[in-house]
Amino acid sequence: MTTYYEGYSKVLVSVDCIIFGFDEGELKVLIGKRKMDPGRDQWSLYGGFVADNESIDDAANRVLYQLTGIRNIYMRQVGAFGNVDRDPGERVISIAYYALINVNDYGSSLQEEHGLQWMPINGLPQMYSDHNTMVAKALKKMQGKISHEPISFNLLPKLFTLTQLQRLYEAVCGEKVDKRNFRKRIKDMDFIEKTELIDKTGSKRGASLYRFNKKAYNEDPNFKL
Amino acid sequence: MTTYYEGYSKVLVSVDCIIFGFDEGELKVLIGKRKMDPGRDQWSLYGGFVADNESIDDAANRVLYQLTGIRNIYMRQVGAFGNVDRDPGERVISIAYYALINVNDYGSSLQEEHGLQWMPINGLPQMYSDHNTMVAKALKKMQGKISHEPISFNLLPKLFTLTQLQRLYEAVCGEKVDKRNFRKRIKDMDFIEKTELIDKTGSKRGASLYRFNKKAYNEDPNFKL
DNA sequence: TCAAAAGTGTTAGATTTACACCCATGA
DNA sequence: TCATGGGTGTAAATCTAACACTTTTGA
Repeated sequence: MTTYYEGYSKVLVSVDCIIFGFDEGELKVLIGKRKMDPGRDQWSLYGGFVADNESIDDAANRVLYQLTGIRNIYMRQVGAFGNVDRDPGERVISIAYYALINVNDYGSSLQEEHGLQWMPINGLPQMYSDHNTMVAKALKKMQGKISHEPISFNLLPKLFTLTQLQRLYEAVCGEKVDKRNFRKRIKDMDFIEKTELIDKTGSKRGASLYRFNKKAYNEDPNFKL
Repeated sequence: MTTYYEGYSKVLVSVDCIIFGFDEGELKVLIGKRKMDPGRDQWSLYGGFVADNESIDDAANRVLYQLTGIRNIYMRQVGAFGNVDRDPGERVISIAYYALINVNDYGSSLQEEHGLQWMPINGLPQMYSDHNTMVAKALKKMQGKISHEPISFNLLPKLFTLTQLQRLYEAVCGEKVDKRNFRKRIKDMDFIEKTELIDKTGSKRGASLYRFNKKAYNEDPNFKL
């Protein structure tokens, strides 16, 4: 095997995952205390090094699977972070990904096994390295997307009420929206289907449960990319 | 010196620059024929490996300076590209950046020295590795930005006519816009200042030259980030 | 004198925002 | 019976989009 790029130095590359969840009306991030030196016991995102035989997307998916036991998680790249001294141990260039999961899909056993906690995005502790910056950028990216693409559904159960959907939207964007206007907008989206089912847990009267129809979305001419 | 992360493999990291210019009413990209193996003589973006002592942003700036002789170029990260086999030589993870320059600021001597050419974005040849994908993503990012932030000015001379500005906007977004509506929008932006100067090169009658006032922009409450 | 680009307002339609009350139910 | 969240419509304001003619001047 020929070596083409001799003389150039190689560097450790990692992925760090910002895992968003929606719980108790708040947008939360899954973080834990770092279990290795340097920075042991500091709050940190969950991450891992990119192996020889995997793409960076694969690495992010692997890390997410290790952590959650879930495959096919909605996941997008945030960007690369490459300051020379960003990691106090050794030089590491890290590529951040954000992922959206439904907190109910995520077993507490895995959570405990990894010593992870859901922390409200407003009220994150100071974290290891540049992880706070990563979260901030991830949130911005996600905010930019949520109004254009139906990604909310990844954070909710398959069936959800309009109030839940609204609370989620408010939590992500950080601002209240008008109930009637919000529901009007949703009604125009044919891929959000009302079911016959009623959720009685959130109110005495009960609220209709809705569902996201992916097929209808993909066929909706108003929402082609 | 302690080594913290033993056992993890390191990888070559490069930056690749998508250099946008606006010329003859078209959005163009600066590309050249690759001068090393593998892929010698294939069309390619200009790039370079990230050195030990420089951040990835520094690396991108260095590459841009080598190439153009210009410092403080407007530059934004596009993202990391990390498929295992993306580079036929060896594994290389690459971070793409796009940059906006005014073609007149860019001396033809440097262009010739590096054997580079401005190529219209519609009509790029097949390029080395995943460089076409990089360009496509860069364009998308830039399109998303141009309506929200005044980045056009980086592609134009200090003084420009409204027609030039409109042509640029059209070239970036890939669609025609109405002249009167466009000028109305511009008039509402107080940081785009009309000067007393007239450009006579573009028309017999002459067109007023405008200028971007960065200070006014930063102080404009409607455009604070 | 004419070709070529500069410059300029109005109107209809669409979209967005603001806003308040009745309903159904379990406790 | 009352407290709680679910559900609904309208009108004003704003924004967007469509549209055509006059001006200036160098060739």
